[in-house]
Amino acid sequence: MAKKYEPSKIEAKWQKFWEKNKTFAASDKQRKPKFYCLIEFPYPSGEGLHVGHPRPYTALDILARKRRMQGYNVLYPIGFDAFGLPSENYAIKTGIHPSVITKKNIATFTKQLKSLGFSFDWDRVITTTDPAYYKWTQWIFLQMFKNGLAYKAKMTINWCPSCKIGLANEEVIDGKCERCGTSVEKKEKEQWMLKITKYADRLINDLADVDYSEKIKIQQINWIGRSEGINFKEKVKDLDLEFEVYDSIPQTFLAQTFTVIAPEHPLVQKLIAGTKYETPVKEFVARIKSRKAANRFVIEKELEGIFTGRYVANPFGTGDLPIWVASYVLADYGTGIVNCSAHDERDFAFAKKYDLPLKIALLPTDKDHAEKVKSLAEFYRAPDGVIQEPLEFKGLRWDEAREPIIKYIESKGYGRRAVNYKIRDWVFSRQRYWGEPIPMVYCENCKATGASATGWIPVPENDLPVQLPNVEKYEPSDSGESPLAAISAWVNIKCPVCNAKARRETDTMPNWAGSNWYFLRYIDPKNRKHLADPKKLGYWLTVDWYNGGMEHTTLHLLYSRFVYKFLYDIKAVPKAKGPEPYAKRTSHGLILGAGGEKMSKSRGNVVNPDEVVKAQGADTLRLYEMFMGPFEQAIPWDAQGVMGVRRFIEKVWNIYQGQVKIEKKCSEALITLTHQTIKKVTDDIESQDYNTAVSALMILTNKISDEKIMNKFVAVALVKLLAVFAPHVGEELWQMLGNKKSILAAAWPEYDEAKLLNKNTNLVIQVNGKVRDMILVRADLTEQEAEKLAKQSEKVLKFIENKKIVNTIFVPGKLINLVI
RNA sequence: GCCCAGGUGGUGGAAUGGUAUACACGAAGGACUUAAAAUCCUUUGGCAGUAAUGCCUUGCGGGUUCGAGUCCCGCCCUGGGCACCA
Repeated sequence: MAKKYEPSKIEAKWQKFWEKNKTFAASDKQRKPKFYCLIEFPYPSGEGLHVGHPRPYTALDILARKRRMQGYNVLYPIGFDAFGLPSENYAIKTGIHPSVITKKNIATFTKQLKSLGFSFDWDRVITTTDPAYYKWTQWIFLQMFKNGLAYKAKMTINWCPSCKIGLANEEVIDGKCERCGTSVEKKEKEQWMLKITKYADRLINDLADVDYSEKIKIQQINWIGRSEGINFKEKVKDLDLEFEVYDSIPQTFLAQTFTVIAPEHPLVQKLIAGTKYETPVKEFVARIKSRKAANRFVIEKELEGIFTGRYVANPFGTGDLPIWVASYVLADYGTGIVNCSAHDERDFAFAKKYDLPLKIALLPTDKDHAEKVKSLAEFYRAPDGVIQEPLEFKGLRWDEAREPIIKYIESKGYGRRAVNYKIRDWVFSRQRYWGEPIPMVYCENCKATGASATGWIPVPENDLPVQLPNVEKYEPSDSGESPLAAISAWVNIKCPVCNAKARRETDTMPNWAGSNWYFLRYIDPKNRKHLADPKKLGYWLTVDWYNGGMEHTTLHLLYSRFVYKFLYDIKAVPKAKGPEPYAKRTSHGLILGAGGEKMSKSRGNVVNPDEVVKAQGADTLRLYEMFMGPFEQAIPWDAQGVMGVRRFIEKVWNIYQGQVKIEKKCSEALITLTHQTIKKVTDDIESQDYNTAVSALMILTNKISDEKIMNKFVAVALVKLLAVFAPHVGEELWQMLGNKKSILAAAWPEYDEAKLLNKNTNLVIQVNGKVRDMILVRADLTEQEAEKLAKQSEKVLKFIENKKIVNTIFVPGKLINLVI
């Protein structure tokens, strides 16, 4: 009897079934091959799930379900990255403890995620704010400290005056706070730092061994910014001072005519001490610093400098170089001091502005152009320019001259090879309440006795976790101290080493801390002795497929690779698994509002997934999000498009309600199309072409519907293929076909290579590459037969009459082209 | 400025160098209905033509090829990332 398609009924039914039967539980003891697929766990915000969330979750859910049907033991876990500012800000407003809010939000998220039928293993849920979890986040920090990778340093940080929080470089977008959009200021603060720079080379080199999309690799490589060059040794004339200057393009070194130093550089004071330059230079430095602090500094417009009165003593036998303080020099890249030449655009402009000497060591081949460059009328640097000096290398191209000149510089003793990186050590302190406490204690006595050089003592591992105490007020202070600093009973403790009075670190960790390693905890979420059991790690690692947002490429993804490499080095994860956590990384595109703009509350264009589920069902939402467009691309939401997908599901549903008969025999064309569809869907899921996979299912469905008769093979194949995209309706139809177990226990459909081709095909007849006719022929037609048929076509005849055929191109089963 | 994607109907988009516009949305017409919704059928890149049919069409300009949305060269535009890194 024909039943109506009622998504709310069947979806509730199957969600209950899966929960009761633990259909998605991953087993740690299995002979099956394992497959670990991972999505970025959500931050449980008060707004609840957004339609953007299900896009990647559905994509990997499809993969997870397919792998189960292919016989894998699949781990597809979910958790919550629950530390973070929104909960804390809400607490400030309402006085409700962040843990209370977090609990409530997680309940909402859980309900919503379950309503979408994702095949997550709900027995392995983790939450980063759980002390049993952050115990291990703190443990990792302690290991970093013990291995010299965590250190406290006073440094200029990016300070958001609104959030009252220090930000990592990665969290500053266009000089503004990533979260609230307030202009970021510079502030001097003592901060815990992690030495990610020590891993810079490995983070680049090991990319060769992982399957990440090229754009992710390139973005990480550019972010790390490895640069090779020369450190030149320099002496200051008339002063007992030496320093080095870094140059990544040393082949024009003989064009260097002056030296610039960053205003913040400590050496500046020594250069000017006691000279008539002291006062004006100090004033200059103060001015530039204050403008930089306010973040009102536009480099192109403000090339400013002042002479220090000092010179570099004749570095290359061609004379002394005046030393200037210049606004455009970075203090924290290279050595903070740079030799300048006419072949750097900024140096050129700076020299013009202050009338400094310039010299040419590279010329273009074009004569007129060369004259222009010689006369210093124009800046010049190009790989095909010709070296003029040193004379030994005159005539070499600029790019070819690099290595020989570097060797020359080394042999002369002017300098030595050096490497620099754009990436900086990672600022790991936040002056906030709702984060993992940094498990460190400061002890004056230990510093005085020399028991600790810095006075910083790690909390003993047995005392972990250092739990967040309850607070009355969550507001951070303007002084930049965390709200924790106000709780003296928590702050003031006895030193774990000497028992003297000591105080706890009151900074907390950034919200990246908990997400660095969460994928390890899923493997063994309740372990109390280790961050995860080594045997289980050995079974489940490496993560086979990790999908996430492009916006995390230089944040979470890079951080977690770094942390994993560290854990690998200290043998906290199995050596046999290698130094990379994720074998494959892909990324999804954003879902935009209907107009193509970002979805946001203020624009009022946010689509609530609950409403879509209520009106059309979870299967429709899932299928629509896969069908809407290429997975990696940002796509606007289209409510009409959702309806189209719903119509498709109903069409399939009706087919199985007796609208199409299942008989022993059906048309050969339908069998062929079914094989083609199995192949297409099988392949497209692997290449993440979900939109074309869905369209292939629609084509097959349309065909079945037209034919009115299908056989068991076709009926089973369509349900199985559909079931990974739309699991509820998939299970329901599977049951209607007489099956008792979940469709995930059934095998993924196989196609027969021999049955992919149609017996008959449309042969395209071209004349000079233009389509003139099309005839239905046997697919195995020979060239001779095809040519004969082509020449008989009336439509073709018109074009070849009285012409000589000089060539024939034949593509079997597809096309014949007559060239006249 | 540098690096990475991309530019195809009214819209989202599809196309191993081989029928451009699959699939879906929207629109128009029709059937059913007292009516509407839902559903079903037909049409739907442009121009000319009653039609058969012909010509044109994948941002622009060249090139390679029997044949180019696809490959090469030079531009233009859009999106994303980086940006005082010497």
